This record gives sequence, C-alpha cells and structure tokens, in this order.
Amino acid sequence: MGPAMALRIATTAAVTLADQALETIQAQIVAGELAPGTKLNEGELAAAHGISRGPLREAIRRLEARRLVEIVPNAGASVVCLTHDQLLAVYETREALEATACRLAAERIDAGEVASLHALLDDHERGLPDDRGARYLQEEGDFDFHYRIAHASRNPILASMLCDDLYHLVRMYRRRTPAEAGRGRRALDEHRRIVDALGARDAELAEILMRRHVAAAHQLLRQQTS
Amino acid sequence: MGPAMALRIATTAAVTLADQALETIQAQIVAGELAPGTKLNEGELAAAHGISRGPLREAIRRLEARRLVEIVPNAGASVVCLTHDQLLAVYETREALEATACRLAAERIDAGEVASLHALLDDHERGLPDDRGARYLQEEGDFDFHYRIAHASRNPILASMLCDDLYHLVRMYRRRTPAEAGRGRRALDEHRRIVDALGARDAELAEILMRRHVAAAHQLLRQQTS
DNA sequence: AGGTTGAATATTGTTAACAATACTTGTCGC
DNA sequence: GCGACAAGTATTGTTAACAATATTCAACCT
Repeated sequence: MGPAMALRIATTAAVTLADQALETIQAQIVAGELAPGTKLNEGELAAAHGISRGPLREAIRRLEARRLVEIVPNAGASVVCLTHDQLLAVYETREALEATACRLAAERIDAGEVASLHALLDDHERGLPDDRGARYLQEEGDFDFHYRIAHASRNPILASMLCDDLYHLVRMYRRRTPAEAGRGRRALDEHRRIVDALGARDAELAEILMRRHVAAAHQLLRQQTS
Repeated sequence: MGPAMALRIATTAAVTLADQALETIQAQIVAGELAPGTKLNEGELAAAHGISRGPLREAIRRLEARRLVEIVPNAGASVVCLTHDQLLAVYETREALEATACRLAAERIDAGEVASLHALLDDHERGLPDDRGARYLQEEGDFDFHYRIAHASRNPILASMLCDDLYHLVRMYRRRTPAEAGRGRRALDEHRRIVDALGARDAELAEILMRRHVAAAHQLLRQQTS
C-alpha cells in the first residue's frame, strides 16, 4: 500500500459528469495548476472537459462548498486566494478539530488500524534518508497519516470537516510554506509518539501530542513575514 | 434588536433564484415542515417555487454541502435523517469548535460586542419568567448568542463551520431533544458567566465555560434512550 | 489628457427539451 | 400464492438555446 493510495481514501466513485469534473478541477487547484485567483470561465472549462455548462456549474458550486473557489453572483468563480491571516485561521481551526479527532481516535481505534499506522510510518522512515524525490511522497504520506486518524475518530462530521474542507486548503498552500530543515525527521518522531499514544488508548496524551504537532506548523507559518 | 434579528445574522441578500430557493427550503427543513427523510422531488419542488429545475438543483446541492440533505446519484435527494449517534457526533464536534471559538473570542472581542452580548442576555432574562410563548424566542435567542461568539472569534472558517454547518442541524433537531426542567435558567446563568469571562479577556476560563456549557447539552442528549 | 457615457461583447443565470437511469406495475412461470 | 422478468412510467442527468447581468472598449465631453 504505497503513497499512491493516499488520495484514494477520500475519493468516491465519480459516477456523474459533475463528479468527474469536480475531481479533476480540485486536483488541478490543489496541485497549483490552477493558481489562486485564477478566474474560472464556465464556457472555457466546460469545453476543456468536453461537457456542458450544467454539470460544470455544479462542480464549481461544490468546490465553493469545499472553500476552494469563491463565487460572486453574476460575476463568476475564481480559485480561492487566501491571505496570510486566512491561512492562519485554517491552521487554528485544524488544531482544534484534529486534536479532538485524535482524542476520540484513542478511545475508538482498533488494533488493526494502529498496526496499519505503524506500517505507514515505517514506510515513511524508509523514504526519509533519500530526501531527493521522496519529499513529495513524504508530504502526501503526511496527509495520509492525518486522514486515517480523522477517520479513526469514528465521528463522520468531524472527519468530513477535516478531510473535505481543511486538508485541501492545507495541501494547496503547502508548497508556499517551506518547512524548516530537519522538520521531516522531527515530524516523523511526533507521528510515532502519537501512534504510540493511540495504541495505549491514552486519549489525553494523544490529544496533547496532536495539538502540539499541528501547532508547530501553525507557529512556523506565523513566523513567516507577510 | 429583538429575537427576530437572530437569523438575519447569517443571511445574505438572496440575489439569484437558487439563493432564494435555498433559503426557503432550508427554513422549511429547520422548522420541521420538511421532515427528516422526506424525498425531495426536483420537478415538484421547482413547480412549488415557480422556478425551473436548474436553480432548484443548485439549491439542493448547496443544502447537501450544509449537511441538511443527502443525495444519492441517479436516485435523488432527501432531507437528512440523523441517527442518535450522528447527532451525538454533531455535539461532539460542536463542543470542540465552540470552545475554541470562545477562547479566541476572549482574545479578540471588542468592548462594544461584550456590551451587546450583555444586552442580549438582559433581553433573555426579561423573557424568562413568562415561559408561555417565550420558549421559542428564548431558544432562537440562544442561537443568537452562539452566533455572535462564533463571529467574535475573528476566524471566518471556524465561524462558518459552526454557523453554516452545525447550527442548522442542531436547530433542526432541537424540538426532538426536550430540555430538562429549569435548564433555561441555568443556561442563562452559564451564558452570563461566559460573557463575563469574555469581558475580562480570560481566554482559558471562557473556553472551559463554553466547553462545559455545550457538554451539558451533549450529556443530556446522551442520556436519552435510542 | 482624464474621466464619462454608451454601444458592443462576453459571461453568467435560467429555461425547456432530450437522454439515461431508476422505480413501478403487471404478467408469466413454477 | 410467490418470485422473476419485462414493459411502462417517473425521475434524475445532461444539453443547448434564451435572458439578464457584467465587462470591455471606443467615442465623446470637459
């Protein structure tokens, strides 16, 4: 189960045309191919996807619900362009939700999931030395880690808010927030301790460790100018 | 500024037909006129609102984003029907978000907002004795209180998650979760203490008080059978 | 020259018809 | 009588044309 599996977690079978367009455009936004602020022209996009404006409009409206695009009535949609303060707000919210998710996960996770998380971290450990090329995979793996804990909370609303709303924004702005040197090693250690707390069913500790883990990224971002 | 103002807070000018339909249907769902589980037929609803299926579909899709309806591809939409566990999950999430919002609000609220909150509670106090008829207004006022604190957090994402996602569900299931006797009085006292903490800029206390306040409702719900 | 008005253009909002899928109902076989 | 199958109906998904709003750009006035 390699890193390519990472995104499959949140992905549901795209049965309708609007679903397919949603997935494609969302991937483009998160990957940066559609840069923040880019105007989304319905006619152009529909033609590019080989579909009509109807389903494409639906896709755009659902991207708005996920906070990835902003729509101005009668004026059109554009890729969201977060200010520094707004990105800080994302991390603030993420801190609260993810700490809670981690506490709940400690109370409800089963042994198989804990083992699977350890295996995931073993994978990351192996990929860590050769930082050339493993960087991207490592970071996608990071999201895989957080996705799994969100779902282990057994709280579908909480998990959905994290996975469907916040993580996309974090991934989208990830490349704009360069990590400090050696952060990968430290993050992996923090991950390991969190899984240990989950395995020990220590809810209080798991919550604190996750809160600190997210707060570290939050702090790093806050120190950046702009 | 009476209780009728309460809902205006989250309401934006409905300029497009889809917006208008969204507001109307959402109000019907929250009020219980469209009961949980009700099938939403696009043709019928469009005719009832005097609009075409296009904008109506958009309204339904946006209701799905707010978790008020569920859509099955090729099968249609229906009003969401939460299980007891799912409603508990809503309160669990609300507890985390609202406690955080209250902490942030204590750090960022301005004097005018604190005064306005006190005035709101004075209103509620006056409406408390004559419990006949004031019940509904009191409860809408309760949401007004929570809306204001969410916005005072100065975190638009956090506020949106609370006001646009969770509160509608809570309001929707409010009538199905009867409060214990004397809870109104106690809730009002708790509100007052929270505002005091906000006025004193005591973030830690404000967070704890709000967490307890929401946890009380959560606990009450958990004790219910089913 | 700078700003303003108005026509021309482009884009979004809306509608109605068409296609595809799911549901209903009645028939047949056992 | 009961279940499987098929025709018919209803409903959703999609498309293309139409209406309304916003944007662009050029001519005009001060």
